[in-house]
Amino acid sequence: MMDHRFDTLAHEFRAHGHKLTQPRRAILHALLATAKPLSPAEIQQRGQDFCHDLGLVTVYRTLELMDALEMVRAVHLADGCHGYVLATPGHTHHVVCERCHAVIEVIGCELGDFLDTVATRTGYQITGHWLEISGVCADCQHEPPHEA
Amino acid sequence: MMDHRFDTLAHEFRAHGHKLTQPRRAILHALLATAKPLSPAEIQQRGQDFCHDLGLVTVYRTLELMDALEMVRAVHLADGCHGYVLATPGHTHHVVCERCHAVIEVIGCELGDFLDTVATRTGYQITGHWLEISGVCADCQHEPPHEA
DNA sequence: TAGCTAACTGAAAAGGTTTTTCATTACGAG
DNA sequence: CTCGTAATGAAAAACCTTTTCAGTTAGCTA
Ligand SMILES: [Mn+2]
Ligand SMILES: [Mn+2]
Ligand SMILES: [Zn+2]
Ligand SMILES: [Zn+2]
Repeated sequence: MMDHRFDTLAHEFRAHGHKLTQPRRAILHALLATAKPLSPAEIQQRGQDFCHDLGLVTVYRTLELMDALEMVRAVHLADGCHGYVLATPGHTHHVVCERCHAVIEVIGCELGDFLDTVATRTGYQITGHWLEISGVCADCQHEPPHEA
Repeated sequence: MMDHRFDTLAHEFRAHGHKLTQPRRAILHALLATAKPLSPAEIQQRGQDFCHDLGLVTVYRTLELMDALEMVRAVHLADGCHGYVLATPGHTHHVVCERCHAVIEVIGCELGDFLDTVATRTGYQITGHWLEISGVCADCQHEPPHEA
């Protein structure tokens, strides 16, 4: 299976002087196989299909590293905020489906004018922001209402 | 001390059929005395100045109630996301100072156009968003760099 | 004001999650 | 292939949050 996205991400580890281990491959596979935020525990469970004895501690350590390398981004969820989705390096946002949790990354960010207003009104020098958007994905819009 | 903001908030409990207890008063005092997000543990500590044996469990329960009454809002912080600030009912955002954590609530929200763009690009029907802004407050802008 | 009762409380325990420690393993340079 | 180091899993510790339960308190009624 020569998955191009997998290879690209896998190389990020090496490119920054880190080892490309089986547990790390398993975590990549788990993250690539889904389009919704996964908790560390979920990543461990799914990752064990690829690395039988993948440990939860390793998942935490790998996510911390991937976060530093901007391969992954923490997503704040309504309950707790400790899900993770794959991310493009740099400033992006995510839209999460409130029914099935499917997530899509949004690359542009036109908040400039609004943030200028905020700066003027508050006297704060704005240095960053965290925006998460919730909605209903195309699939779920065509589903009958609340199932399960 | 007839603090008007305190009285207004205190009445919210009664207005919704809840009791106005000493622990709840203490939590209000703690939240009113500061302008930065406080964790449940911090609220307990500060609240104990007003109610000596304020329990942490009560803080959790009261925050849950206040959140339902829109008296308070959970703020997602870079590390963990379980601080709380007082909030105006309805849709608002907060700007948090990255140095001293001072927070100001921002009432307007001009994300409409951007969210329309997102809807078009993703096919999602947008139902809500969570925006947190970080910056440097006016006071900290006049401070010499990293102290502490 | 005194009495009553449901709402509320704190302590303890249970349940989760995240971090630390440490002996062992495996990546990958040489 | 060999070796040194980064990385790993298990166990334990440290935290954080929720549940349970017996006792207390707020606020209504008389
Ligand atoms: Mn943005
Ligand atoms: Mn969060
Ligand atoms: Zn969906
Ligand atoms: Zn500040």
